[in-house]
Amino acid sequence: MSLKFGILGLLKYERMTGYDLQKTFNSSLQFMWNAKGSQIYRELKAMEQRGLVSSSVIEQENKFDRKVYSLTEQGSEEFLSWMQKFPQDLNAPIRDEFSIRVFFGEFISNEELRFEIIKYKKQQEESIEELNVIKVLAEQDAEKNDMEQSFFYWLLTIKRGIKSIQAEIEWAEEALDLLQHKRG
Amino acid sequence: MSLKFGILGLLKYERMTGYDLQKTFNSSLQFMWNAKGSQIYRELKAMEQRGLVSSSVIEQENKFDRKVYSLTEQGSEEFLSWMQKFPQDLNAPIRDEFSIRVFFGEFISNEELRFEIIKYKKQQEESIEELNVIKVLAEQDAEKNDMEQSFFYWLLTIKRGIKSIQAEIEWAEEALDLLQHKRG
DNA sequence: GAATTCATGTAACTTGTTACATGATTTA
DNA sequence: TAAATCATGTAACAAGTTACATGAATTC
Repeated sequence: MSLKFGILGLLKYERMTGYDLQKTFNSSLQFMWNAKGSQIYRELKAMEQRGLVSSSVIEQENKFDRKVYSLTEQGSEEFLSWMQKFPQDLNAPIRDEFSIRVFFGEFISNEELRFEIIKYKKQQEESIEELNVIKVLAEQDAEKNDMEQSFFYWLLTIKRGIKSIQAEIEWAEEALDLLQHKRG
Repeated sequence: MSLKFGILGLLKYERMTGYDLQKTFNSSLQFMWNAKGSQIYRELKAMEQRGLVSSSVIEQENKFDRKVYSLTEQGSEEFLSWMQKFPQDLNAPIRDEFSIRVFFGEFISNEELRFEIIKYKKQQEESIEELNVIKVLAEQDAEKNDMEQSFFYWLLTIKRGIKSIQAEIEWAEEALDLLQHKRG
């Protein structure tokens, strides 16, 4: 897919600036999708030309202008029809650098590999903590707003994230154990 | 990273044609890295220009020629130095379409979402079976050749693949349960 | 006063996909 | 003899990254 549908979906909740989208992708959605500003603004521009979104400049007191994007009817339709058509092959295209490096593990020393896996494991543990922060954020949002619906689905994806990271941690432990007792 | 290092690493084991690389990426390595022929041949061309690989045409009886690539000294060095430098951030750049779709789950019906998650779960189950086939393949290779070393690391990555897919299946079950008892 | 965040972009480049083209060899 | 696999590419496009540029507002 492309960033496009992520943007379309977020704008379905509320109008936002490019910067807001950027913040959303790189904080609360960071564990499933991220994007650089340069890509977001470029995409937004293309989407506006195609009539999927429209922008209006909002003047603010003591602050400078914000270019706020909202969904057009057409954009909303395109998003909804995309949601109706889940792709046949749902497997994320895997392009997993860490796996490739482990696969070529014989070209570095046992100690070096173990060091890298330990580092990896620590990072995964940090990721789980970050995800828990996001989880709290989601729960707070749910209390404040009338967003119980989105909250539920957001939580589903957070749970998925946590489960998959836990699997990584378990694997790392097993791998470290195997490497430690390996000889040759 | 780029395809480049995957190619470099495979050529470190043995000389291969573009087609061989394609087969390897899309069978035994398919769960961690894949690539289309068009990309592989393009990459190979660029790598040859940069002196990382060299090609020679091998004539065969009753078959047409094969353009076989092998690592140059320079290519080998570049690969080894890449192996020495694991990136700081080892998290794969997540761009997870399935999660995004679940996240926007409120825009389709409960039944539709459940249907998609069931489909997803089945696919993951098939993936595990495929991975088990690859596992058997790896074990056979290890017996035939003197490749115990690569076999060990290959198996490490296969185990990682299986663990992570199992986590997906568990999540799917939990999600289905939550969706079934959800109301609103 | 310095650093960070807010805010919006452009340009060049890299990586990956899709569609197309060609043609021999092997297998069902 | 039809389909699949072997084998090698080109061209155009889509998606993502890096580097750069600008400057106001806010926080330390």
